[in-house]
Amino acid sequence: MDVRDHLRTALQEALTAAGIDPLPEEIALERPANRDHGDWSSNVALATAKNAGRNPRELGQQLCDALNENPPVHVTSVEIAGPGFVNFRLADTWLYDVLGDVLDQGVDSYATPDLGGGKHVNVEFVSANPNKPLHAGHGRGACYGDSIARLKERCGFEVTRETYINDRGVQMKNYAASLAASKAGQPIPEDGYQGAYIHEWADEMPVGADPLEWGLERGMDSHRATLEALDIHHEIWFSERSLVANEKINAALADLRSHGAVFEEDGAVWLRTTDFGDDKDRVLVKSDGDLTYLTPDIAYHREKFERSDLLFNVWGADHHGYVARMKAAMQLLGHDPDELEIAITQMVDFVKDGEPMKMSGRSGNQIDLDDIIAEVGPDAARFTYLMQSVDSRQTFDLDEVASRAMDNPVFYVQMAHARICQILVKVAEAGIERLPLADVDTSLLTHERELDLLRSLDTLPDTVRIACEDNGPHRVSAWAREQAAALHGFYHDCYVMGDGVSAELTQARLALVAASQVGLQIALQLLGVSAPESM
RNA sequence: GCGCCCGUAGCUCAGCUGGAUAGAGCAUCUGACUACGGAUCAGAAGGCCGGGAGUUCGAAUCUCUCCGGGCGCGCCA
Repeated sequence: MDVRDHLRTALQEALTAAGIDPLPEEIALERPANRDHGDWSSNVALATAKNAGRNPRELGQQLCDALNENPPVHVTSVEIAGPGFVNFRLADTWLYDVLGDVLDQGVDSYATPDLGGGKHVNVEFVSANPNKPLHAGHGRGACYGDSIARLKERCGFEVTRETYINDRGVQMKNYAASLAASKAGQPIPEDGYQGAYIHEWADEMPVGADPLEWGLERGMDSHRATLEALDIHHEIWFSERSLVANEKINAALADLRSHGAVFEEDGAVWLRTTDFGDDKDRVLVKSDGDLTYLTPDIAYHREKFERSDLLFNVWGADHHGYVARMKAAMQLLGHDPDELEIAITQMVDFVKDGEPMKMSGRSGNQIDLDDIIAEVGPDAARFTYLMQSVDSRQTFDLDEVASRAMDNPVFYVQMAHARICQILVKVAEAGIERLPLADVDTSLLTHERELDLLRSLDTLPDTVRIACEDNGPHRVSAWAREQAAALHGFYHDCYVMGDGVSAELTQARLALVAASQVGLQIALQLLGVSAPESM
């Protein structure tokens, strides 16, 4: 049982004894930033005093007295502090419980808060045009979307990873015409695509192939290979054309009409998205009879809802203006707005040799994601993309990220894992076998380095929960860095075996190291970064 | 003009539902190696949290306003 449950129960009893009624719905407990304030702290006296017409400091004192009278398990003392905080000091035994939890539950079960309850969520990300290679900015959305999917899987959701292919419309025609022109040795059309890749791909194209069909496959293959390098796999590559072929667009239009959300004006067909907060209504069918981009996309989202409880989209910053209309469209179809979540990833600036990176020659006007991966490697690329919140613009410095030194966070974290593996190897070579935890005297773990590792491990379940609720995988990378720092410190000061280390202490430290390995593996798995055994 | 995101240490960034003396990494300076990989560890220094006002016992966090930056604002995709 989580130590917090014990503390909460005890606080509830103390509140009741102090005459507080009704009891607060939630009793907040936190680990104070300042260790002088104890191991755990609650602001419950501050939060309830006002409604109860009490002085917070007095109420807090009353709670402390009651709790000291009959202290919860692990608790050595309870103190009132500041304006009315109730601070708990705990014996280190509470951390030994954490060690037991980590090792009992292991990589598959530790830090798996059930937030999804088995609900099915469709995570759509990347969704790039297949007419050119993925660019470096796509990398952020790709790594972010995949990590969101991993977080949701860990937190009890059924997840489908999906990407949408814009395989119809003007851009595809221009792309096909560009391939055909290059193949024929003619200049690329004015509104065609200029990058070197067009010529490379045209060279590969068999004579007589349909440039549109062949080019579509070629573009998708390119995307697939790039994503594969990052260990990202979409279960579904959804074709926009298939919506037309399967009458899905007409069905969506009919559905919208039946909800009274469609009207005609100036020869065009409009959707009344202003009913749900959009700043203007949107055209579905242009006066020339063509569909806008929005219409198949609505049909697509409607289709996704037929096979999912929840939708999660990852879009680039340049599409944020599109959010309101899509959410409005889904509400016009009768969906709850919370069922469609749209995350916007801000832009990334790439720096190399201290200079803003130039557009690559290969694709003309973009930096290719392939080049970034080739430059820094997939692990460093993923970790870096996920190191900060997608809400703010990112500066991706290739020199820092490519460095194989400890000033590079990804190597710092991976090195921590590799060190653990090396310790386990050395210990095994020495003929020492790790005993079951029941046979280990965990109370030998008293060094601050050891306790820090356990304190950090204790925060992993909350970190995973918050990362999932908040759609912030960067919280996991921050945790991984913290755990790695604790591990390196431990490694420096605490030897698992050798002179002056008793057999019993070796066993206790082995358990600790194994638990740390579990934590790091969980974090790295969520980030999609490998956990190497050596470096 | 309107909308979304951002503004925190020299640099890159954290900071869950408002909590106590605002954190980390890099860079800088100073220390620590006869043992599991020193590819490490420890210490120092570095801040009107963009400005102002408000709400609150308490604001980096919430509200308003101003300033600065990015991205959008089409019967393009």
